[in-house]
Amino acid sequence: MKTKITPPTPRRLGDLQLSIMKILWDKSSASVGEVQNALKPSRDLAYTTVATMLRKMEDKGLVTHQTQDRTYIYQPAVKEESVSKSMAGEMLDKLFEGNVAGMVSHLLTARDVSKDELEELEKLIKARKKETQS
Amino acid sequence: MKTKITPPTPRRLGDLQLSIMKILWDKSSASVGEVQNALKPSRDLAYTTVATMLRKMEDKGLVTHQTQDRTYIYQPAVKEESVSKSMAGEMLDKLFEGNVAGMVSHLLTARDVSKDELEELEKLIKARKKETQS
DNA sequence: TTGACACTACTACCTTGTTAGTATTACCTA
DNA sequence: TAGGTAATACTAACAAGGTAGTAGTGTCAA
Repeated sequence: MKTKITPPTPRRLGDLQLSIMKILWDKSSASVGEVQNALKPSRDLAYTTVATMLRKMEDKGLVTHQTQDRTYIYQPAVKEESVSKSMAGEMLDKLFEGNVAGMVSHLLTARDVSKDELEELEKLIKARKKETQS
Repeated sequence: MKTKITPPTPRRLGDLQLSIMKILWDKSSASVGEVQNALKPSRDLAYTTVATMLRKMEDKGLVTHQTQDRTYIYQPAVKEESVSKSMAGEMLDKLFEGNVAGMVSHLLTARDVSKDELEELEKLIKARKKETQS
C-alpha cells in the first residue's frame, strides 16, 4: 500500500504544468497574474484557469504559496534538476531502453546541432570518461 | 465518419500505447492475444483491454489490421524512427529548449553510462562533426 | 444440434490534464 | 456606506489514456 506522501519522484507533468514550473523556476516566485502574463502569448488563458492549475499543482506538491496582501505568491517546491532528470530518464528508458548513445544518435540525426554544441558534447564525454577511470 | 487521414505528426503516445507499438515493431505483426502475452508480466491486462486499446490506436492511425481466419492481425502504421524522433524532440524542446548538450549533460550525470557507451558517443560526435564540415 | 470457445463490438467508468465560469470574500474609494 | 475591483474557492466539463465487463457472432467438436 503506497500511502502517497509527496512522492519523491516528481511524477509526469503536463505541458501547461511544465510551462508554469519553468516560469516559477525562472522568477523564483510569482503571483497568479504574473504567471498568466508570462504564459502569453503562446498560451492566452483565463486568470481562473491559471489559478486552478496552480491550486492543483500545490495539491500535488509541485509548488507552495505564501500570502501577501491576500494575494498568493507561488514558489516552486521541486527542483528543476529533479524534474528534468526524471522526465528525461523516463523517456530514455521508455523509448531507448536506457541506451544513451542510441538516444543521442537519434537526436543528432534529427536535429541541426551547431559545431559549438558538438564540441561541448565532446568535452562532456571526455570529462565523464576521466571520472569513470577512477 | 471520421476520415482522419493518418496525422503526419504521430502525436504523443501513452505508456501502454508505446509498449504496444514496440511489440508490433518487433514482431512486425501480431494478434490481440500475442500482444497481450508480450505485455506480460510487466502488464497483466485483460484480453479486452488490449483489444480496445488496439482499436483506439487504429482510429488514430497508429496501427492497421488485416483479417486472418476472423482474427485481427495488427501491424504498425507508423515507423519507430518517426515516433522516437518526435517524442525525443518534443522532450528536448520542452525540457531543454532544444539544447542537445544540456540534455546529454543531464543524462550523463544522472546515469551510469558504460565506458563502451561513452566511446560510442564519441564516435557519433566525431562522425557528425565530419559531416558538418562539408 | 448444442455447447464450449475464441474473437470482435459496444459501452462504461476512472484518472489526469486543461479550461473556464460562477460564487464568495475582502479591501479600497467616492 | 455602497459599489467596484481583485483575488481565491468551488464546480463543471471535455479529451485522452487506460481498464474491463457484457453482448454478439462464428467455428468446431462431441
